[in-house]
Amino acid sequence: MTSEALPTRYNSKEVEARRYAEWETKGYFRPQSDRAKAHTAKNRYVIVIPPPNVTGILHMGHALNNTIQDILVRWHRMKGRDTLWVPGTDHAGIATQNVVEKKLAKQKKSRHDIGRETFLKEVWTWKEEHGATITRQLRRLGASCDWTRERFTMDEGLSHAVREAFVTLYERGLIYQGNYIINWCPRCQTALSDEESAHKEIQGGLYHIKYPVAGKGSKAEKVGEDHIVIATTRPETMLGDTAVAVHPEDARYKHLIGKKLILPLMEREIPVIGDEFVDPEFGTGMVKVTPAHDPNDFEMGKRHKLEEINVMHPDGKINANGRQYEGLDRFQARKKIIADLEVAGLFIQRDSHLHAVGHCYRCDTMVEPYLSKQWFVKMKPLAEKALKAHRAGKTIFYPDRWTKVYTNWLEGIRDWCISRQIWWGHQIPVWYCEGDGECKLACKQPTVSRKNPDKCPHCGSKNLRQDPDVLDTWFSSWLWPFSTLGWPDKTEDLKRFYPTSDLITAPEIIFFWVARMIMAGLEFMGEVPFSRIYIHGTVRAQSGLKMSKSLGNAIDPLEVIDEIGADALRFSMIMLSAQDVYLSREKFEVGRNFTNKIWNASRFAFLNLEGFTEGSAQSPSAPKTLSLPNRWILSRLDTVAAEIEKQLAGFSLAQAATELYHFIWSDFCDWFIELSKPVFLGADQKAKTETQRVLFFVLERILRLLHPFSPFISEEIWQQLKVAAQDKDQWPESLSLAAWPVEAKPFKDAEAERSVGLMQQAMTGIRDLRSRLNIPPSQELEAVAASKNKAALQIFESFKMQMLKLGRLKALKTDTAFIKSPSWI
RNA sequence: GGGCGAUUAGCUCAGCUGGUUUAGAGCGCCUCCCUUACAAGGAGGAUGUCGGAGGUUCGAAUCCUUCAUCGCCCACCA
Repeated sequence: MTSEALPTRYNSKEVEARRYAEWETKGYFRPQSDRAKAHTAKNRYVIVIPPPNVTGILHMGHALNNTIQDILVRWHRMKGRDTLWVPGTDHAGIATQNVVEKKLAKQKKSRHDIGRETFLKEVWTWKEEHGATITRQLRRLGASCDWTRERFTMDEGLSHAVREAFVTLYERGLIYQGNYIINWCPRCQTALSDEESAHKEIQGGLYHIKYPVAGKGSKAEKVGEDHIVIATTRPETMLGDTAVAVHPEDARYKHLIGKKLILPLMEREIPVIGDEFVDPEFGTGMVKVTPAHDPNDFEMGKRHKLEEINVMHPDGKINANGRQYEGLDRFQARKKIIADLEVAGLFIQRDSHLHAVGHCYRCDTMVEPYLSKQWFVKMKPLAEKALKAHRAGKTIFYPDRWTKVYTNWLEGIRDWCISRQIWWGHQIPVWYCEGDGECKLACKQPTVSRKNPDKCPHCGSKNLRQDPDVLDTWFSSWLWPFSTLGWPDKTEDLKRFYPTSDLITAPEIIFFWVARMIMAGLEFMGEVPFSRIYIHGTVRAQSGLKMSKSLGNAIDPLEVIDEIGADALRFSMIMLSAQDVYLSREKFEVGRNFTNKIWNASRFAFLNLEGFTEGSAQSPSAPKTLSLPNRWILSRLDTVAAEIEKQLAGFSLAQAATELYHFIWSDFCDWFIELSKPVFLGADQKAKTETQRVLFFVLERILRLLHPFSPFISEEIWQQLKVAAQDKDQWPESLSLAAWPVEAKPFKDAEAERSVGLMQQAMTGIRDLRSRLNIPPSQELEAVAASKNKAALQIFESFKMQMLKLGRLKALKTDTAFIKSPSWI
């Protein structure tokens, strides 16, 4: 082999595209049991990818998440396990619909202009054209997914699974429809689950408003009250007030219970009610009750049988129930109402008030609590199974502190609103009979079916209307660990790969996704979908804010890959990933420099391996007979390999990467390669051959250890090394298929480690003195010896004595050049 | 209002279940160096009462208590 072919800088671009295509086309990422049918692997390792949105483009969060998964997957694959990483994408209901709607808006069209069917066609077209962006980018990262098993949450099989899940839950009495207050996004015009409504602290106002007391001769009047005062943060909802509540024990107000008030502006009579919910300490101790626009008021309304008056259109504008305010946007209405109250002398004051208000997690619009008919999943029974599984030790979080976050949520779980008033998604498999045959009563019961019914099962009418709503996106992703494997069909894959092994994800989707997957797994498969959940850090910009395109603080991983390569990006990320990752461009220098270091260490190896034909992936026989540096590096290699193995097993990837980094940079490059130079320059052919053999072997092992972290460069160098191997016939086709190098009996050479440690100390001491005495390095040892510097000589003498003790120095020499010569080695 | 995390060199961070760490790395800084790989490199150096205060222990950056500052998550007090 020759070194001339290798430039001094690693060209990631050229290497990466070529290597990935080869891995994929040769099927290395398919499970071992697929590649060699006869061979049934005993152990499995299965991960399902957290499916990125089809609309997504790779961001640093993806880069971190998928690098971690890829490291684990590649590591287990090298360990010989039947390894599968299932990739795919999520149809991302609202997000995708928004993208296509925006596109339509450019043509001055809305989805309503073109109708549901045409709109859906548009979305599918968009998906065909752009949906592969993110998966292409995952390939550039090096993600070793089995692309032959790629799934999409709207593809046929998964739609089948969604139907099955919905109908099964319905049959089990766990799905119901009802009129409830839900989180409504007036911009997206759809219901949102509690998790999709993100609370934000808002500096709002607390408005104090007088409500006149009705009727003459009332008790209230006798004590001199002609009005009461309520406090509210949302005055516009007063249009729908149907009561005012006080605490039943509140001495100030309890005499008012049962009296009537006049709702200002609307001029309606409303009662004063007593309800324990009211906190006498807050505001004035009197609360306006608006059952149609506040979840608490809704509950109170139920308790007191109050009327529910909806005063808003779905877009947040006041409807006819708001009479003179009809047509005004909710915030305009607020202003107008306050102004009108002021004129009427009923407005007292506005206090500044900090409170948390829900915002749509897609478009950040302020969420409106809104009364509407929606579908829900009863979560308590599902959560109980998950909690039971947790108590049985079946779900383990890494790091452990997430366990409590998870169980707390399960313990306080609320029903899940699963219907969405959008078009893109799984349409709810419920049909209503619109026939007017003889079974009108029975037909009120909707038909819930796995297959599209062609007629009403009760009256036979063909006039059926499917529920127009679609399901929450997460209703398909919570089935992901088994729907991707073929469920509800009893497929071979499902049998082979469920339950999966680990789940790797970010903290922000523990509720959205992780908890729900566990519940679904238990409910539909009777088994947790994975046993270990690794929650990694969040990627943030240097400022501490979340990295996002809209904030303009995002670093595009693709740009980084173009510049320095996927390996460098991956390695940098992983080294930083011990906790939340705060990124800036400079942080990628570690990986870039490291990649280049490996490249050049290999150049050195190839240069000195020229003409050497005895290279082998087999460890040298009788290692104890080798020279000290050779013994030392072999010993270090096994120690480090075992350490990395241990760290990977416990998800300490940053630790593992750091370990490897230091082994390669300090031990291998700074010391081993440096110590080998005098050997290669010397005349001792035997010593030269021995060191060549060790250099070859150690480099080969390093590449294997490196492969999960930096797959491209390791494969590239390894393939070149393979050409020179005497036993190349026994080498696998690709490093992807090579065995993970942890020896059953690690080579541990305490003597070599000790003496090289001493030598390192001594040399460092000598160099330090040389530096202080301003002696040129070419004469450092001679000069130190000649300088008669007491300290220098002391270090030097102690080093020689140690060497003598170890029997490694043949004789004491008066000159100091021996360190540079191979004689001591 | 609850919960969690962070606080270590000028900057960004490691330091996993208390003792080979006399506290480490990368970047930055200073000195010297193109030596059979690598200047995106090598050799050496300076800089830290490990947020404050208590406590447990033979021994604490590491465990406990408390305070301070920052950050995150959860939460229907209008």
